Amino acid sequence: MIQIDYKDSRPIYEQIVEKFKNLILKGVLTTDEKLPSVRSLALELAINPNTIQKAYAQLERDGFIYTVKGRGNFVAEKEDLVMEKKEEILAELRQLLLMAKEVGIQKEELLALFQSLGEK
Amino acid sequence: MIQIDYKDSRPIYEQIVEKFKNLILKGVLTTDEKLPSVRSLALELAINPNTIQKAYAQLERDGFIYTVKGRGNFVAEKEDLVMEKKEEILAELRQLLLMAKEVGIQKEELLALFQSLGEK
DNA sequence: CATGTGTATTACTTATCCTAGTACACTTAG
DNA sequence: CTAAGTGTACTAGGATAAGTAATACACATG
Repeated sequence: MIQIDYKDSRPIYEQIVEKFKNLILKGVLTTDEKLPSVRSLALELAINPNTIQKAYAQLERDGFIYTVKGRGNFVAEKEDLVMEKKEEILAELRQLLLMAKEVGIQKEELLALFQSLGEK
Repeated sequence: MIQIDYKDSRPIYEQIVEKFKNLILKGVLTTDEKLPSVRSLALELAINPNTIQKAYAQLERDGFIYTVKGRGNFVAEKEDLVMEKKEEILAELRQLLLMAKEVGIQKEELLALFQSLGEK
C-alpha cells in the first residue's frame, strides 16, 4: 500500500505523509475509511511505530485524517479538508493585504492584480 | 552602537541584523551612510568577523544595505527598500490568489475581504 | 605597497531533527 | 473482566544542520 524510497533524501515520515495525502486526494482512500494501524504499517515497512505515529499526527494536523484513541486513524471528510484550506488561505490573504496597506500599495494596484487573474 | 544580548536565545548574527534594520528604518542610519567594518565591529563585540559578515550578507539580501568590495557596507535607499517590499508582497499575493482560485474561493468573497480592509 | 576593507575555505561545537526502544493508556470483542 | 489491538508519552541514540571561529585570500585607496 505504501512504500519507502531510501534513495529519497526526505525523512521517512514525510514520505508517508505525502503518499497518504495523495491517496486521499485521489479518492483511493474514502471518507471514514480506516488507515493501517501504526503497528501493522510499521511492521510492514520494517520501521519503528513512532515514525508512523509522527506521520499520522502530521496528517491529522493537516486535516486529512482524524484519530480515535484505541480505535485507529480514519480518513476525514473532503468537505472539511477544502474548508480548512479555504480558511487558511483567507487568513493569509487578510494578513498580506494589511501589509500591503502599510507599504502603501494602492487599491487600484490590488484590483488590477485581481482582475488579471480572474480573466485567465 | 550595537549590543549583543547573551540571554537572548537567537543567534548573534540574527540579533545584529535586527538591530541594524531598526536603526535604518528609524532613520538613525541614513542613506549611503557607512556601517562599521566587519573587523571593527567584530573587535568591539569581541566576536568573529565572519559572524558580522553573515549579518551583513543577510542585510544585503534583504535590501537594507549594499556592499562595495574593499570599501565597506552602506545603507541603501529607503525608496528601494519599500519598492522591494512591495514587489515581495505582490508576488505572494499573486500566488495566494491562484491558490484561492484552485480551492474554489469565489470572487465575491475576495472582493468582500478587500472592501472590509479598505474601510478601516 | 601598506592598510583597511569584504570574501572564501575549513573546521569545530552545539543544537536540532529523525528514528528507535520501551512503557503507558484507551477501546472493544469475547 | 481480560486479552488483544489500538494510539500516546517519554527517553535516548545517531545523524544532520546551524552557528561561530580560525585563517588565508582578494580588492580598493591613499
